[in-house]
Amino acid sequence: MNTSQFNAVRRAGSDLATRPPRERILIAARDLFYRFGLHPVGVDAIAEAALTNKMTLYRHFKSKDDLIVAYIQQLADEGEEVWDRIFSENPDDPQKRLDAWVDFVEDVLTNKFERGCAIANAAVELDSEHPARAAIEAYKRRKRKRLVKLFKDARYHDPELLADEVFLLFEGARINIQCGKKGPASRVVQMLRNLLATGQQRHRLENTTKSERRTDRTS
Amino acid sequence: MNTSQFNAVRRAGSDLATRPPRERILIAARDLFYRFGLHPVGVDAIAEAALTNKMTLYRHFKSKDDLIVAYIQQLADEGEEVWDRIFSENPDDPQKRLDAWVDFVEDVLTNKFERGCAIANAAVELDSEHPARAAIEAYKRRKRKRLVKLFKDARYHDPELLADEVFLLFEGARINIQCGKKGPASRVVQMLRNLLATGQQRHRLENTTKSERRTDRTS
DNA sequence: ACGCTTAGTTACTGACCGGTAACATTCTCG
DNA sequence: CGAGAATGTTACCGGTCAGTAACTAAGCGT
Repeated sequence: MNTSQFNAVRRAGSDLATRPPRERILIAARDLFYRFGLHPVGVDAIAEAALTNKMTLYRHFKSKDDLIVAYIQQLADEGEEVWDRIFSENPDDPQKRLDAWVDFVEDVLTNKFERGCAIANAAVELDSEHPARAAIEAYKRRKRKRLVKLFKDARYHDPELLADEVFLLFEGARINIQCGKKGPASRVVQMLRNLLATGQQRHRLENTTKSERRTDRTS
Repeated sequence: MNTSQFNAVRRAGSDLATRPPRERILIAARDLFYRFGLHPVGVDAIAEAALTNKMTLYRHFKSKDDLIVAYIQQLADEGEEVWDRIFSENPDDPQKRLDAWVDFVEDVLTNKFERGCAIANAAVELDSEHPARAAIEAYKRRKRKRLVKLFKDARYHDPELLADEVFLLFEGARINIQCGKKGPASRVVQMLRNLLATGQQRHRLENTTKSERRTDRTS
């Protein structure tokens, strides 16, 4: 991990210098941890990218692991903000909320810096004893609940299953986008809309008479 | 990375000692890299788990990165073997091949040591310049081709899209299984069968009269 | 028994990294 | 201004790790 490549930190509007140190450190950590991973990035590198030094870093975080926990928490909070925005910008219209979420997914997946879900990536690097693990699992559970609510509100059939399906598709796409941009991940949005349409249709069937229902199951 | 925890290496039948060193090293690397990640595992630890020493390791691999490439290649080869087995054990029956693949997925996801796709995990830890990157992308492409062929042979509608969908679901499930076993990943097999049935049905719709259409799948 | 190849042993280097100590500087606010 | 807190600077410790050197021991075909 040489330090010169960190000069190109994507600063939050380049007003980095005016913010308090703890905030600068979290911004730098967010960028470096995501781009290079947890282990390869040293505290010195983060401090430097945060326009400060290691001592100050250790005054705000008692250890690197502690900083990692804060990093995860920061990501989780940002995730929640996205959800809040989706809900608040589309009050009383579940279907529009769903569309907004799919648009968000599209944004994420077409971002050329995308390197997978930062939280999932962190989970790969952290063993099961790490203190950040709790935050990770809590985040995943919250996200799942949000999705389920989305589908339940939109009156889809089996919202839990659909939510999981959509969630896994999204995560699968994110993790795979770094293994060749032209791969399977490139058409996820299309898949999502397919899935949503199918679920919708299934829901509609629910409300019709039984005679119209059939179960065909290959295998 | 302390060394005592490595004594429990899952040996390949415990005949580890009788195999040539290079093979032992790859077996050990496979186990340790997968369980703890690429960065936290040192060459000494691998050598020890392989019942040999660092010098011998460096006679067979010119660097740790070189060993990592071999590790990835080994994983890719094993993946190909699985596909070969699926194809050879179900000659001339595309549908049974698909079922066999879903069974395989189920096996993977219910394995209690599952910690995500080893290759995807490695991709998370390796930057885009790493020599192993080429092997990773090649592997993903081959795997995608295999899946597409599976669906094409089984005469599904839009095999490419379906293959990608199924692939992403699987990968998403693997990456998420380590963030809480009870999460979304637990019902992937069910999702896959859903998806397969839906696709099958869509295909049939293509070739039949409208009156034969059905669209119901209770879960 | 011979020599050649391969494997094991010990010990080392140089770099990096997490974390701390001690001290100097700047900021903030009464 | 002046005092206390927050921040910056330098230097260091101890540990780990990738990689190498030099030498010894073991296998193996002739």
